[in-house]
Amino acid sequence: MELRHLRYFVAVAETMNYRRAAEHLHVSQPALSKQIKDLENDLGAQLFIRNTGGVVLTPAGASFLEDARDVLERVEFATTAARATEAGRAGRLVVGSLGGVSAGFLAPALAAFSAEFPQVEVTLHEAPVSDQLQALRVGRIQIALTTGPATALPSGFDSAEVLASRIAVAVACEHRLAARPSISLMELSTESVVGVSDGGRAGHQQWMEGIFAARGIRHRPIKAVNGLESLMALVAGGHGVSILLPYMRARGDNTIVYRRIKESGDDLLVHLMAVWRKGGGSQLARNFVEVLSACRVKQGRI
Amino acid sequence: MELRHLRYFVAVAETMNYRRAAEHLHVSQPALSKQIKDLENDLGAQLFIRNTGGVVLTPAGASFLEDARDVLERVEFATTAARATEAGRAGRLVVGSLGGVSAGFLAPALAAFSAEFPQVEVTLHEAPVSDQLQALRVGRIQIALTTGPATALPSGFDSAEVLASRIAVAVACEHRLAARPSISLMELSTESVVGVSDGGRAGHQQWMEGIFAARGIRHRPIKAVNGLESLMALVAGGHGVSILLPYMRARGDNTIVYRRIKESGDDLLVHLMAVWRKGGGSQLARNFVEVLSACRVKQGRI
DNA sequence: CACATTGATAGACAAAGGTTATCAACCGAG
DNA sequence: CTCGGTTGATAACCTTTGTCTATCAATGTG
Repeated sequence: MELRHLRYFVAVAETMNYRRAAEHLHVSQPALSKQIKDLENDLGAQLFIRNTGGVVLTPAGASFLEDARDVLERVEFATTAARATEAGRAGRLVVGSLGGVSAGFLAPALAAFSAEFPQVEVTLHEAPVSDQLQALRVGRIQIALTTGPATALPSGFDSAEVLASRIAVAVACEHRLAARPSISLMELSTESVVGVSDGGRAGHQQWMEGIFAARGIRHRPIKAVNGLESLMALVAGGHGVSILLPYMRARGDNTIVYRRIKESGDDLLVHLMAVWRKGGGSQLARNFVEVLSACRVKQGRI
Repeated sequence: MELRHLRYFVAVAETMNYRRAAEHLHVSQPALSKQIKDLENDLGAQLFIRNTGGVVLTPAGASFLEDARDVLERVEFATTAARATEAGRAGRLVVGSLGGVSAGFLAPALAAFSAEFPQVEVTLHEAPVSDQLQALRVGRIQIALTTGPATALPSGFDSAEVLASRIAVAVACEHRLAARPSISLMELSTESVVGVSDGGRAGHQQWMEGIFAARGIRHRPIKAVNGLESLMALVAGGHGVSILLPYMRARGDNTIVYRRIKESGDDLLVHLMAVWRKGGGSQLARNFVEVLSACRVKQGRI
């Protein structure tokens, strides 16, 4: 049995007339006759009772008609679903991300992506860079978001820069420093500085320490909080300042402003890279990177 | 796209290897290659990523695999369903019956039929004989159960005798007449006789009147009740006797016994006929008549 | 490096679907 | 009742296409 048999059968059942059905199908009536007969032989059941003046369905034919319609409909559905998946408009995408760094930028980007591709189910998987590359290799994630220059990537991966941004000083809008267009890192030596730490050695807190250390700036001990949310709350309340990508927003928004850092240096420029397995990029993954790059433009810069 | 493409695709997806899949399908590997390629072209989506050492599914392929399996399963299901319907093991059967006459006999017969053909949905449609024949003609019912000799049927119908039984006198088991092996109709002239009447002119009550009248027997007025249930209750309670097919049982059972009628005559012999449209007999209908006939034997006679 | 394995390709062949021409059966109008 | 006009079935021919064998390039393995 082939789908052709089902298509022909449904056409005959719909017109109750071989000749008209053959016309609709753009085949000759004998061809149709033969196919229906073959179908009946294959099933071992008569589907139509032939009278001059047309045909009527047997009970077996009526039963088979329902199912045949259903099958054809499902084939149609399967086709469009496969095409949608091919085009990256449907499917599942697991994105590995670095918790703190990407969070502020990713939230609106994900929203934009979901709006454009509602049939895609995106899952976020936060993990350190090394774990992400391993996850990429075995196919547990399709896209990894990491920081740092592309040159540092092992071979076998392709990448695209999703975001390149100078980091900035985050202060409450009522803060004394908020009145200044730009701020020197030196000036933070007397400020209360807050950083995120998960207890590890490579978190936000440690990264800020490194920035100060590279310039020989002595500073007050950096207060550590356990999450970005807490940090934003502290900064928004004027209880401290921090150094962040200027995309991070507090919940209530508008209470935090970013100010340019007067110093320069590669370590003040953050590259957010989308990474995927070389040659293993699905259209879905490409669409995702596309949307991320578009968001970079829309969100603007400091 | 044909079912062949789906079958081949599923086979490849299951083995992840063209050669082994081709083996399972009993076709050559190039034939399989071509069909898969045709499928991919038809879908406009790549289904496999070919590596030496085997193939892996693309996301589109994974999506399509689920649906393809589903489609093939449904085709399988549709086939068995059509075959079951053809064989009369599944489907819908509407049986027209004469309320009073067939009720007692039909209940156990229906139970037997449902037990043997659980996938068949039987509907009972009670109506007078003339309505039943009309319903048969237009296909509203597939089988009609009527009384009387087959000769009285209009042409265009076939029939089979499902039951031929002498009617009998129904009395309560404690009734004086219950002690007798057979009873003359004459003896009922002094009894309280009960009959079913729906107000029409062709009911059970009128039929009994006719039996008495044909033999010139004067009798006390026949008490009319509006249903078989009521009649059985009255008889079981010893408040009267009646003339019935000896298949009728009261709810509680055992309290009513049937006694042979001493007189003879064609009007004491009831024929229950199954009637169907000539040539329009489905296997389902034949099975139904078959079961009914078998029940006749099992239920025995007076 | 030789060898075995993978899937893809080319050409030949046969099965099978499609076409045209024609048939018997039936219905309805004249 | 006969005569078109309809129904679906059949036969013979043609064309498409699914399949086969033989072979290839690419890749992994001893």
